[in-house]
Amino acid sequence: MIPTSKELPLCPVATTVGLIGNKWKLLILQGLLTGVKRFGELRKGIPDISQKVLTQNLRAMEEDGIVIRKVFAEVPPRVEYQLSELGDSLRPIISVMEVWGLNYQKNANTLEHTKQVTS
Amino acid sequence: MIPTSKELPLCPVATTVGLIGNKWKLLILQGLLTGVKRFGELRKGIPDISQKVLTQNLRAMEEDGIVIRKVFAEVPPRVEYQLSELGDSLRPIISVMEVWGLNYQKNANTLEHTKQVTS
DNA sequence: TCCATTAGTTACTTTTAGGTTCCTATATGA
DNA sequence: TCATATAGGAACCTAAAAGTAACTAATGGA
Repeated sequence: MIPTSKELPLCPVATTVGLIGNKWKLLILQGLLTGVKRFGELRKGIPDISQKVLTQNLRAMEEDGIVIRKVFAEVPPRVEYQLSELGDSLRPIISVMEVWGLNYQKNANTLEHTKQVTS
Repeated sequence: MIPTSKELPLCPVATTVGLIGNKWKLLILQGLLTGVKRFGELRKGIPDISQKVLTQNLRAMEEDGIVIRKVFAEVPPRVEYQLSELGDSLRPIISVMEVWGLNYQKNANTLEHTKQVTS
């Protein structure tokens, strides 16, 4: 789901999901919550994301007005990404996901259907 | 992303995203927040979801301990779905998405890159 | 007798997402 | 002189997700 949403579903949850209801976008969003990041920094912070997928999703998020892209006329190239005001307004979503995830991890040992992994 | 997560990433957000960072799961979760639902009801409540995809995601969520599935030995078949305690603990996530979505919709007319749609 | 009903399953096809490799520009430092 | 660094783009291919159609079981009602 890379789609830059062009239509708004009636349901508010579906609207939100349409914009960021996708693994990579949520992780990119998280990466940008701490402030301006260069492309490479962002990439390093998101395990296993390929350059192509990162670029694609960043472009879609830019189109959706969530992310601001700044290109500097330097060599080697320098491109900085940051959240727009709209993007930053998504912070509570990541925040609540983080809280939930922490709690889940804490109890995960009592759940038989998961296993801890150290990567 | 149907995968029933078998491993826990170190990052709490990634953990959460791994479980429900997917369009359909988020919408199914929303559908179940109001209580027990039969398969058909759930299907009706989620526009454009196909039977197959609904089944697949419900099964994955069941495996992840988010959803409880109850089969009644009746004809025609009757199957009820409900959130487990774990599933219900995800409520704040949908809740915050709903709030965000409502606000986004309210301001959407001032955003040039979206358009309202009535389906 | 035959149709409708429900919650699927299966097989098959199409669509979408993602992976991989190769290519580029040019200032800097070795 | 030559490798390095950065942020991609293009082409190609595979994998995963989703769509579609057909089929099922057993009962109740027309």
